[in-house]
Amino acid sequence: MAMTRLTPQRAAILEYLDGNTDHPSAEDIYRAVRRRYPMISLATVYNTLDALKQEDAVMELSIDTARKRYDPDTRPHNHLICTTCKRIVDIRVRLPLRLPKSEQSGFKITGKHVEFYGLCPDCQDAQV
Amino acid sequence: MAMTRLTPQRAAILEYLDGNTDHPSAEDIYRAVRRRYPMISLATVYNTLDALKQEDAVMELSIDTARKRYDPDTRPHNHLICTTCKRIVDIRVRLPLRLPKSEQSGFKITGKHVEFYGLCPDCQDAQV
DNA sequence: AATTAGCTAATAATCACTCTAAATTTGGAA
DNA sequence: TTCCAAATTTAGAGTGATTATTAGCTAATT
Repeated sequence: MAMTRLTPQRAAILEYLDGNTDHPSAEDIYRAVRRRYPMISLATVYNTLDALKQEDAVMELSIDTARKRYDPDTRPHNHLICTTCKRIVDIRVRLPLRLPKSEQSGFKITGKHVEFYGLCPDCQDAQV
Repeated sequence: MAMTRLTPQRAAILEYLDGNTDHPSAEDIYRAVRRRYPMISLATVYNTLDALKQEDAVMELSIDTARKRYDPDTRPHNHLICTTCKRIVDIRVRLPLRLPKSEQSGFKITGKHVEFYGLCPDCQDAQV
């Protein structure tokens, strides 16, 4: 499904995603967009996310096993994840990394992603 | 649930996992173990995986958005993933990597994981 | 105006995973 | 040994995220 029409629903979703660094789930997006556009359906959120994925305007993250998370920043970058609250934070520095040919198992490499795990400041405090 | 008893079901699951580098899903494990132990239930597979996770005898991977994958090798190591067939291969070399303090966003870092994406040999062939 | 293709909304369906409760098995105490 | 309580297994119900379906709507096209 190519994104041939920019409907008001899609515009609302795009506006919410633009510059968003929260890595929201589909449900998060649905709840946020519904505030401005109360009649929108969750199915439309999923449809729009599919369309955006196809044109590489959004990236699906497999970080959180409970639900997919979405990132409007599709440039290669890495993430820092709180193992308690599942907050995802962007890492802005480049992490130079090469996989030696001998370790590529015959794969044609197309990308990479580094995940750092830890406790975010809020969850460190709550831990006391 | 600590793994206090080694039941035949658990022994069969452990035997299947031992040395396994396929990164199977719960369903994969269920199907495999059922061949030798036909009356086993899928719930037992999930229960056993929980117990094994607790004692760090197995690691849950969030690589595949469709289903959790399990790795009996709990030593820190990284993975190579086929974006087509979702095959997961171990990377055996160390990839030295440090996140500068300035990029840690106040997190207390506890771990990291590198994922390389690509096309496995089979899927490269199939692509023609 | 009629046609058609794309889109939305509601809702049903699916699928992985978790929970529940009854039955069974186990290991240790008597 | 026999008995008991705790651990475990099982089947099946339940849950929650995601996908599929379908009728109706909208906008551009003929």
